[in-house]
Amino acid sequence: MEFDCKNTRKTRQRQVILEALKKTTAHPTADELYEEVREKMPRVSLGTIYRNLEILSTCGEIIKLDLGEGKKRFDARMDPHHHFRCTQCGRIYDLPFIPVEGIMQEAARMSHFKVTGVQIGFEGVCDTCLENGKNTKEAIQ
Amino acid sequence: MEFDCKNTRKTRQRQVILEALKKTTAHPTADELYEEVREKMPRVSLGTIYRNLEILSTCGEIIKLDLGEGKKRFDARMDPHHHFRCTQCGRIYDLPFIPVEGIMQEAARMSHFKVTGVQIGFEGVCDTCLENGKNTKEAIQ
DNA sequence: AATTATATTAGTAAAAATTATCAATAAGGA
DNA sequence: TCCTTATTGATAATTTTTACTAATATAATT
Repeated sequence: MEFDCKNTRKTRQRQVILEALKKTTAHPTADELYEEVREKMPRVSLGTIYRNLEILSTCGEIIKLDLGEGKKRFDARMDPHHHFRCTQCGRIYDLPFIPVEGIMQEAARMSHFKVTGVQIGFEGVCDTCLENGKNTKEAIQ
Repeated sequence: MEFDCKNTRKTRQRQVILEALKKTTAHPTADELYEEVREKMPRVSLGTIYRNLEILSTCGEIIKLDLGEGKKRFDARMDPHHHFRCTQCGRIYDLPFIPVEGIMQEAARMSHFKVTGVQIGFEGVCDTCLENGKNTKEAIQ
């Protein structure tokens, strides 16, 4: 039984969640979105956030990110682009798209597997932290 | 206070865990390694597995992988290479190294960030699943 | 070999992230 | 308005990982 995106309903909760995600470039976690959405809908449930994020990503309206932090992040920006995580402050930045067909073809050629996708996550130190010096460790959540 | 790899002790548990990981190419999770190690050391604790995997990866003896499954995997193969996850059977395969300096430099040039690393994870369908046809869904754990 | 310092362990509890359950509600078509 | 059922809020359960602690084992020193 596959999930059918055509039978989904346009609930107020789902709209508010999607709006909140479209309004930010911070790549929030489910919990961060929960706090954001609660300001408009104080009685919303955390389960509703998780359920809708799952539905929205399954139906191709948002992207579920895993940058190796042990939790998922979400992004409503749908044009091809990459992500950069600053190891100093933890912020996630968008990076312009770099063509990756080359390495996908190379991987397919070497493995004889059918390569359908590649996840690329950059990490390093962002310009803000570079300016502030090495000892900067802002608590971003 | 940084963790000091020079002050670590060569415990039997750590040796058995490292040996077990070196013996496989299956990229096991902490829990899978726990089951494996328990056959030699029935009284070993799951916490000991996690603690040692953390120490070993911090000290550069193994690699901690996050392929977006919601849990970490571990790899004792230390030469540069990539990973491929089959969306059909869930197995993780090693792929030969593909040079990534190019895209790292490109990312740095576009962002003006200091790019120190890039995580690349391929996904698709492995040769075994391609042969067995689309409906194959082996339960690998 | 005995002594000492402390890194490490087993066992357990706790934390964090996510998923499941279910009666009540609400979306959307008839 | 009625009806079907997707969805919700509330809560419990699950999964993965980390923290705590007294007891133990490692490795250096005497």
